[in-house]
Amino acid sequence: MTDTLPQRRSTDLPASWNPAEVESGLYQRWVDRGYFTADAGSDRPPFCIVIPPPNVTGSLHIGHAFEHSLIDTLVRRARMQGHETLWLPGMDHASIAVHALVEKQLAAEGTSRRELGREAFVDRVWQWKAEHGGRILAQMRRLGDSVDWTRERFTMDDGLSEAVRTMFKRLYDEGLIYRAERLVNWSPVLRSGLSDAEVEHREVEGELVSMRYGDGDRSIVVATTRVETMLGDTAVAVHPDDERYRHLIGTDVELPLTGRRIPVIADEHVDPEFGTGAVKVTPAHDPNDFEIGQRHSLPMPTIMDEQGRIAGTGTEFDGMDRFEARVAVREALRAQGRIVAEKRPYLHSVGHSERSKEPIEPRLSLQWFVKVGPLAKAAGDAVRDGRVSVSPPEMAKRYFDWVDNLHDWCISRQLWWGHRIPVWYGPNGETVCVGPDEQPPSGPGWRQDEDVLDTWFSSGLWPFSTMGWPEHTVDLAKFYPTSVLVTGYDILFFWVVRMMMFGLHAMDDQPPFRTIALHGMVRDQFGKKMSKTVGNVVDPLDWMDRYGTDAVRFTMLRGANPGTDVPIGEEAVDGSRRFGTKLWNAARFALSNGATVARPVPDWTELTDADLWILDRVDTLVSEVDGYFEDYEFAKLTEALYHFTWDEYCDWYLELAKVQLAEGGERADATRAVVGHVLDVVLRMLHPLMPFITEELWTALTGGESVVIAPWPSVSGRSVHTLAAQRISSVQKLVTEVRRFRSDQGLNPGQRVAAKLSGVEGAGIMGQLPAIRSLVRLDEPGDAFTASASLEVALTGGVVLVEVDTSGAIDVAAERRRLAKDLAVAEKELAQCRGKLDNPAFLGKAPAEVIDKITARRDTAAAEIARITARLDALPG
RNA sequence: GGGCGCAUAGCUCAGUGGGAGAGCGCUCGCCUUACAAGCGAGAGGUCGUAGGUUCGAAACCUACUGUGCCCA
Repeated sequence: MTDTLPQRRSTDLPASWNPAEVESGLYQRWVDRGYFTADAGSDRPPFCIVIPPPNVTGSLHIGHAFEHSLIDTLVRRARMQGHETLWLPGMDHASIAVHALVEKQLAAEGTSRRELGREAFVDRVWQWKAEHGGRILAQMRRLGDSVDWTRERFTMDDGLSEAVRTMFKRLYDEGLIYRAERLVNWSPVLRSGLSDAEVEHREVEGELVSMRYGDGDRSIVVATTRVETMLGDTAVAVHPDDERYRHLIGTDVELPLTGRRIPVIADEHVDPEFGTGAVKVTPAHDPNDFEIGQRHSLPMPTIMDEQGRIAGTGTEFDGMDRFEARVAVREALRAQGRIVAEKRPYLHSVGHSERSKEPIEPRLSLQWFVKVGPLAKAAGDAVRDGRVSVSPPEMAKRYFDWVDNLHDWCISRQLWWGHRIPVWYGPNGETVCVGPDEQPPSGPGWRQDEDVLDTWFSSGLWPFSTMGWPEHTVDLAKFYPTSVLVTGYDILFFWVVRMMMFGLHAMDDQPPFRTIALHGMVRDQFGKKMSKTVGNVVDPLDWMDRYGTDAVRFTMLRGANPGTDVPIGEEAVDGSRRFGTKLWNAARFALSNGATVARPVPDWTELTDADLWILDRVDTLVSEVDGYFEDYEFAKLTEALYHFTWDEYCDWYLELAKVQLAEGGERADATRAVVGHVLDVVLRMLHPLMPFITEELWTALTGGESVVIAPWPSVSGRSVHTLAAQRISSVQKLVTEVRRFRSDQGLNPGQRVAAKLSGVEGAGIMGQLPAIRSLVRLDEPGDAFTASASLEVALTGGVVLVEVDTSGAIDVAAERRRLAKDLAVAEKELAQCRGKLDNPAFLGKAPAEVIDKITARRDTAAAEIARITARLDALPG
């Protein structure tokens, strides 16, 4: 254990907070002291979050900064609450992304993965990872993530790979993994199948071409957006009840360009209202057509190769790219006079590969699938029966919509980087699935399946594979199920559902987490989606350099309403930095005035109204913040801390405390204890949000080892001192009114003015008179005092009259304006209250306490009107 | 095409039956002994439109308009 940084003492607290100078040192100290390392053998109650594993190719973007700010805040608070806390870090291997990256490098070197061969390619990837992978891990340190680095995991590590093979074998043996020839989403760029989740639908401007098959009265018109697929047509389908085509059903028509004849068939699923009511059927290249083909046992010729080029049709189009062929086929048909209509542009939705962006080409191919039925049912039920809760609760609907309509999951990818499918094929057609402890069959003719598994397969095991599953480890016993999963709603389908299915299945029906807390996406300051093309993407590291990590984290949290998107702009980060500065200065003030936690807060009887008030407010704050934490209301808890610190502690309590400190003696000592206590609580509560500045200030204030391991504040249990609160409220009103008056009269804030105050005793705030005089710079009246102006302030206990000697003329017009404005407000209030109280229906039906409240408001308003009117009448001129 | 949201101050958003709020921006005045990265005082809103429920609607219901997202 090495401490490179000396503990700061209050005397050498710098005049301003310079995040860059201290952040990395503080972080390293935390790591070195083992604060983030979880002990599975401890008796403390567990709290565990597994990181949504960032992609090994990735670096920290604003979305990570956001998500990690939320998670780290939860984790740090749990640690302070005394939980045995584990935030488990790691990365996934991102099969497709890595392929794209490394293959691009290879292309630049004039080679390719196929030229290199499988083994050399995989070696090359590991080499790339060693040199460039995982940049994000260092960036997470800068963000202050309190992850347990001793437990860092990677989905391609041995342990996690064993978990993958174990799960595969288990599902295979149970019949929940199968191999079949199906129409899958095919990416011609990646030359691989994809799952439904990796396809995004986009509106594109294409063309709708109608063409005539057959001739004369035995012809039929069909329409398509993909003309080239006609080369693979094996039927034309019409609705069985469609009178227009009844005579053609059972006959066949000539398929142009191919010399083939194809049948006209009847199928219930054809919509007679759409287009001509007749559809071409290309079973090997369209999902709907595939189903028709299955129902009618149609041939399913594949007419494209894996790169999307026409192949095997025996026509002149073989070898053409699908888009090239689309034009060529259309023109060939036109030359034959078969084009009867064209709509261009024709707006329609086309599936695109989410990763490589090109249009998906549905392709018939032999793939591995997970049969999701029973798994998805269990995943849905775990939420339905409340074993897993969703935050915000409205999002559960989205979860059900997806999980209850899940199709079988295509898990094989025609790629090399990833977990290779543990299935061997024998020379005589044998298929053997090999478990992690078994020897694969050897001998001539045996070969392993070429494909790797979808990255999400291994990510689906993440909450338990990272803890050593399939072994029965102490980590699993202690930390599974994990406490909460914090992730974006956009990843609900990809990842969350998969973890739920696998977790329940592998872990004896124990879900992988108790709560799913979903957050939104970070947007720019105008609420627009960040995108490279728009150019509104921001780099969180840049902001961290310029404003400090705490400011970035605080900004993220401040915007984080559950499940909703978060607009973030630079002004907001600057605002957070200013909050940090405010906190810093408040602490400097406190420390330079001897604030301390060494001395306990004195008994009630020795405290002032101001002390009692702020202590009550702290209690309220603690319970509010705790409540917000329970509901993942980060924005609300952040806002509560911000307002307490700035508007109550700094603006009011510290100003009142100045007078108490000036008094000296016991009063000053008691004040030092209260100032110190409140600051201590605030720093501890802010620590999960702003770990660095709070560490610096808290250690200076308390001399303690680290706020990281300080206890989370709890409510005092004292009963609320309502009288003190009411009196401080009166003080605030009086001070504010005098300030208004001074501002109206053009008196500078610093200018001291002699004043005589009457009625203070009646208002019950005699004890705060010195503070009041200090806050509004009112001196005691001297011998030569002559009141040149006065104002009245109506408080709970009575009206206070403030007479001031401005040693000159007063601005009567300004005074009149102010009174007129106050009068208007009171009159409006009176009218509103009377309107209700004059309504018999209101009196008859509204609850008594509401009626009482309105009545009191009416009386107050009426009294104010009388008072203000009298003052206006008394004004000169 | 199906589903789910959202519409409140100039901007970005809280508020979900009983006195319209915050941050930033804006105006005025201040280097007032922690803080000008600050302090004090202000201006600014028929709460998208139209109906309905209710003693009472920014909030609940219906329709419409605009807008965003998810799914096909």
